[in-house]
Amino acid sequence: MITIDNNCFSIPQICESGQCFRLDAVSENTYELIAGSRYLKIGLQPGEHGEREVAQTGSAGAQPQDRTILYCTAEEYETFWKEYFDLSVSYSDYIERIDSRDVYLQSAAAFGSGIRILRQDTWEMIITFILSQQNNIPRIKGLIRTLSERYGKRRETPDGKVYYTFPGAEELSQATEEELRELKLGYRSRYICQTAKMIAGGEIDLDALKEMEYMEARTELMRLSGIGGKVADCICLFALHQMDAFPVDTHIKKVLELHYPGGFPFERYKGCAGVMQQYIFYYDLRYR
DNA sequence: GCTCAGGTGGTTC
DNA sequence: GAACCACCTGAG
Repeated sequence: MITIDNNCFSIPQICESGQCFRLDAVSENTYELIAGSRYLKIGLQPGEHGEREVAQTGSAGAQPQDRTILYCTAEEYETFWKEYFDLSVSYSDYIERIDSRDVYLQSAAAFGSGIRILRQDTWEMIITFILSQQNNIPRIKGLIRTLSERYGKRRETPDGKVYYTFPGAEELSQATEEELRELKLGYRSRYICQTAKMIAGGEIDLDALKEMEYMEARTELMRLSGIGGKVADCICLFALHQMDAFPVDTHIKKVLELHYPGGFPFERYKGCAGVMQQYIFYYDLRYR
């Protein structure tokens, strides 16, 4: 069991930020996360002065006094979860880089200060974000659950909880387009089929992607079926941890037109534009 | 019935 | 290279 006392770490905010679709609340202060074939139970310990903080800052989710409990061994934490949650990086340093005259971004960052850019599995993000197109978050979650139950492996946690691992490229490449359509993936079925075959066949090397520069990885990802610029950026940010990736979807597009008619200052936020994108996305989704 | 939800790919000019 | 448009599905 690991207790984390961190100002910029909020599981509820990460859950709602739309970068991870296998993180779910199971009760008010308990969450479950499946990453690849791993399972993690997470507990929240609300801070004593939480209420007052809400009133002062107007921000949602985590408060500075909140504690997060990860139900794993110290070894699992050190070798996997610490990096997964990007916990060795100070996000308050990112927030401090925000232009003090940029009231909108300041507010967005204050509102979503507990968000982190997770380091998720590349293959899992490829399939997840192909499914995300023209789709809403609850439905994306449902489709991933269905896919995992159908093609993943059944596992049990030490306390008897059953879950299913995310199916690998080999396993998914065996699925036919018709089978996937039966699971209600719609026109994305063809994309998943073709992409799974390309990756299982070695046409695209996922390990090589990790070594590439941002734009090179982005271009390489766009060779896959069903992956355009937006989805490639999501994979670059949420799997490859390319912090300059800045996925522009319909929400972000609207915000940029409204608050940054002269263009978003990407130069200023070199190395953390993706974090800013997440603050803006979450703020727009939850607050507006 | 119609529109929309975190887009992509193909066609057309 | 920008501007259409089809594409599965389910909820409001």
